[in-house]
Amino acid sequence: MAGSPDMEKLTSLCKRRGFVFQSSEIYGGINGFWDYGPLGAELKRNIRQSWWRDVVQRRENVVGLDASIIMHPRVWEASGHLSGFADPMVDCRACKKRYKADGFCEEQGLKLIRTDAGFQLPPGVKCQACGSLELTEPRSFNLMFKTFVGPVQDESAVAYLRPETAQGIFADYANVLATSRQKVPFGIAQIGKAFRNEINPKNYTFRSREFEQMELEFFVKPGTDREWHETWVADRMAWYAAIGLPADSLGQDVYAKEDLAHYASACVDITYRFPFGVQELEGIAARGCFDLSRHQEFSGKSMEYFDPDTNEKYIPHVVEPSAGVDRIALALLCEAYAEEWVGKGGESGAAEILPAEPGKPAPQGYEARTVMRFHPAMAPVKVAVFPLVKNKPELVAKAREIFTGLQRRWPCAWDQTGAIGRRYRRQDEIGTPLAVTVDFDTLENGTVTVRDRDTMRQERASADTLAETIAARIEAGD
RNA sequence: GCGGGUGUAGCUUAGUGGUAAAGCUCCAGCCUUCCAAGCUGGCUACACGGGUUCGAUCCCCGUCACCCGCUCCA
Repeated sequence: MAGSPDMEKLTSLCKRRGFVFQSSEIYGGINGFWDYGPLGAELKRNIRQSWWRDVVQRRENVVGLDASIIMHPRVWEASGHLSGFADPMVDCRACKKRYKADGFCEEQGLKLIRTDAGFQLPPGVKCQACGSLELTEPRSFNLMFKTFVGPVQDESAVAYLRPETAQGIFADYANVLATSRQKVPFGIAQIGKAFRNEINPKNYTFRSREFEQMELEFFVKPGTDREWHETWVADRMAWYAAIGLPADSLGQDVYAKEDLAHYASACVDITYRFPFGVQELEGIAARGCFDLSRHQEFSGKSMEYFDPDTNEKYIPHVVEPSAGVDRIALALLCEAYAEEWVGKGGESGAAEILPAEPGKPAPQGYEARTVMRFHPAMAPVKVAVFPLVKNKPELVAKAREIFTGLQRRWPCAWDQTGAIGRRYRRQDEIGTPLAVTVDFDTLENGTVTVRDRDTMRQERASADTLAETIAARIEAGD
């Protein structure tokens, strides 16, 4: 397996080929926001589609939901985000350290003073690192984006952009239960945008202020939390393998008991070894009945479930696999990126391929190529179609015919520009797994060449059954 | 939010107090019977806003963005 790519090379390729652009770039950009270009949009679509198939479509006991981004503000009181997101912080002016104000005071045997206007430090607190008394006033960092519903911008109209999709699921839990003929255990899944006013967005698209989540709330009978949690960790790990993230680049970060939220019984982060460090792709938490209980308390509506098998009533417990689409997209981009040295002058498809050594030029007789080795299911473009040369109308016509046929089934690329080798390399750089070339033999015997991105080998296939040939190559295991 | 660095074409870089160069990419044409070939032509840039100056891409100030470190990350 290739080592971690240089992030600068990766971000440059993403820009150059249309995977990722900086948001509002023509105005100088805006910190923490990113756009996905034509190829990035396809990549994300593939991620979502694969997740939805794996988590919803193939399971009888999981159903989908598409809740609104802006919800009643009481939702965020119930969920704890309104208070929990507003931790007051203090900075030391002398040594620039930052602390959470309450814990900081407590550790010095003092108590943070709550006022009408906010918070005040008790006299005598000092910086734990340098001992300075030069501290800023406590400042709240509420990570929720605030907005106003309707034309009047006063306190009664305040609403928030959701900081997670999960609460939409909890808020609609009773509706879904009443309409979907589901019984515990069952799940509700949702994909959508979420917004967090991160203090410090960084690592390219990894920590953004607007991002997309794929969340499942899986409701289970109390007492079965643990086994379901284990099941979901295993299922989710299998999915990451299926979309092309190898086991040796993935990890699990199992939370120690004392690091768990008070209501949670287990939490595992699925991590990926990014070039900038091992970071979380997905968190899978067993959250007990915390969320539904809170919504029952705050809304006054019952969240109890009547179990017809045992004639019991209970508030279901929940296991929550929560994944970030953008983080997965970034992991796929990092994993796919490869630089290679390709032997020159080999007869078609016989070229020797070596992994490039970082920072070194290709040796004599070799030339460099950059290739995105996406899993075929994740590749933004599945097939490219070329006429061998463009100045022979009958080749172009035949290739066009094949292209428009394949387009009905897959995202395809057409390219008749320049030499054939250049066109292959172009497709390599965006990770297109297969390239079909129409040549003079096609006109004679109805066969085309099918060239493989990874091996650069080509074989001849019948144009009549081309779709089946391609399907067998790129949809295996789908 | 703090400290440091950076900002010239789609990308990578050069350069200058008198508005700018190259390679690659991209586009068009010619040519081309399978791996970034060749020829011709073309598009495109000094992050933004002020200031100093006869004149600023270059000097100064501010802003924005990106990178590194700190901090934060329910």
